[in-house]
Amino acid sequence: MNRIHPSEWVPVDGFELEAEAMTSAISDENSLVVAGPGAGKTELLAQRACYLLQTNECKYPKKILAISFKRDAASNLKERVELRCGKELTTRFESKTYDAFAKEILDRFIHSLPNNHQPQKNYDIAEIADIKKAFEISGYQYNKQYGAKIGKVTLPLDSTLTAQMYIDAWRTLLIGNTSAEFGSKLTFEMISRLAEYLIRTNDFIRKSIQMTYSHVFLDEFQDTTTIQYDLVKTCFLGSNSVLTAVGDSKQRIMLWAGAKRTVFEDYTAEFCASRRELIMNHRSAPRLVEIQKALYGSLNEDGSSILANRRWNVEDGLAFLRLFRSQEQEASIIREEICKANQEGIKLNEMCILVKQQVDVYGSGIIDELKTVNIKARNEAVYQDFLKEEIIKILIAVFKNAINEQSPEEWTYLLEIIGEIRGIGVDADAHTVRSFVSYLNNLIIDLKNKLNVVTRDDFIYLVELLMEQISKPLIIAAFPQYSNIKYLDKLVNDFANLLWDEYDGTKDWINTIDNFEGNNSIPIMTIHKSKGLEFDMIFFVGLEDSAFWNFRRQPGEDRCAFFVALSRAKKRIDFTFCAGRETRFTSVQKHEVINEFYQVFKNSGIVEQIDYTSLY
DNA sequence: GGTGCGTTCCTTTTT
DNA sequence: GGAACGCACC
Repeated sequence: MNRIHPSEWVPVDGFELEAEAMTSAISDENSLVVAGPGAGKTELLAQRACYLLQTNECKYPKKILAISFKRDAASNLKERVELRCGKELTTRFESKTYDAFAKEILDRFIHSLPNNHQPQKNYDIAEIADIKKAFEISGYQYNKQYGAKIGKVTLPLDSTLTAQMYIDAWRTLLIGNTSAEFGSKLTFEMISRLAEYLIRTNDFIRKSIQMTYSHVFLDEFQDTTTIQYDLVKTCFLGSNSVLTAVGDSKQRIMLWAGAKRTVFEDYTAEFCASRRELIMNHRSAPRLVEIQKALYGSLNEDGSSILANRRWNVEDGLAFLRLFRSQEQEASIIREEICKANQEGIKLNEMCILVKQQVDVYGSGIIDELKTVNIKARNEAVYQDFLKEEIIKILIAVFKNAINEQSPEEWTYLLEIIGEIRGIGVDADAHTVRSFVSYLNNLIIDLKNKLNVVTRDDFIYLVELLMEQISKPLIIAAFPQYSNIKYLDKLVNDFANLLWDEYDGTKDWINTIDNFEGNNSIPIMTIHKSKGLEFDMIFFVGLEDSAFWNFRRQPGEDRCAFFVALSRAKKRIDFTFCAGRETRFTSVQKHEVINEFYQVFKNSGIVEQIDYTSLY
């Protein structure tokens, strides 16, 4: 293996890291990197992974553990590292979610828990109805607030610290109740608590985790909950493992869901971490960066040093505020603007329609309007994680090969992944390889011959047959996440139905797959879903009081949400206000409560306001 | 059939 | 926050 000496390491793929980013990438101390949108936090982590692996500062066979919140983010980071330093080194880079990390620990060491804290090995993931039932079995009348409090219980269960009611419900969920035919059912919060308890009380497990991971990355650190932080602390505080946390307090939009308000301060104090700030914004055009900077004041930060990337011209960046009378008017202007931008060369999947909440309420009128000009827009929440699933990627690849034989990349991918499933390694003999290739060819030709199905049911059956041909047991063996067979079946069934929906509209398989992957459609999503993403053009629909119904109670968090929306845009952002929007609460919209956003626009001198309310 | 109280909606993640 | 529902009670 060719190792690079630390002093000779340079960022991979010609990336230029600003000074503080470079320092962080090669640091051997705990650190907190605070950086705004577009500063390249993910790239920094990817480069740091390359540095640690290529120089062997992360000494073989030790590993890097990267923890994210969403599977989407975890797999993006892994892909980035693989791209930068290759598959082989990346085997020592484990990127996973907090919940996956905790669940792995619990499942692996479940028998080390004391008997009165030990769930059944085949426990289920608890749903809200299960929590309710657990309280009832334990003899309490359920109240919705109880469910939220159950994750706050610390272990071991102790009646001097925790009310008896919660202890009883915990026990029921944990151990089950035979006479009520109620098995172990754990929430992910409980799983984290149990994992933390295991590590805290068992030196062997704690040491082995610390030995395995010499370096730990914590992504989106501003959103870390108390439970997650406790887990990290119990695992790594006082160890030799080096932690790197990256985050942005201006994008702290998860406090309502339990993010720990003081996590930056607590972490720097407890882990003696040095704090570094990045000042570049590589994403947004200069005039958009100016608007973002105008917001820093109300977010209690100083943005004076923030710089846009030099690839832009200073006059780049467009922002509009459009005022409408009716939703019909709003939809039709948005349709016009989307068509115009598309004709000017901006791809549909480089545009995004953002809402504060309720994608259907704010987006369905626009979807219908766009349909009239054959432009697709879809609720991306349905697809975001779905398309990241291994089994979905495999099925798509099989379909692509069945539709278009001359796609070498898809063929290579399929060879590799099905080869992995069927245990065909690089060292396989010629005969094995030949029969494997012929098996795969037959699979594809067979599918190709059957693609002329005419009903949904036939198509679902076809997909099920395909799953049998690939072999479900082998898929499960290769991807343990599918050992929950119900989960796998649901994914495959959803795949068949969604793909059929798409095909039913076009009757053209090439377009169907392309559309399914979202290559020709505009995603619609909430601000929360958009975090971490970027688009050439953003349409933020509904800059109205009722969309920010909680503003009075959590102004700081809603300002952050507004900032996140604004900072997704690379080239242009359009905000809309519609006086006549029908929501659950009212049909007359105002912007009194969130008027400060309108003031920022006015003061910036950059946002062009267009009033359509007097037009037909 | 009036009143008053409680609850739900509304932003998230996880195999 | 602010509308709307279910409900227990008189």
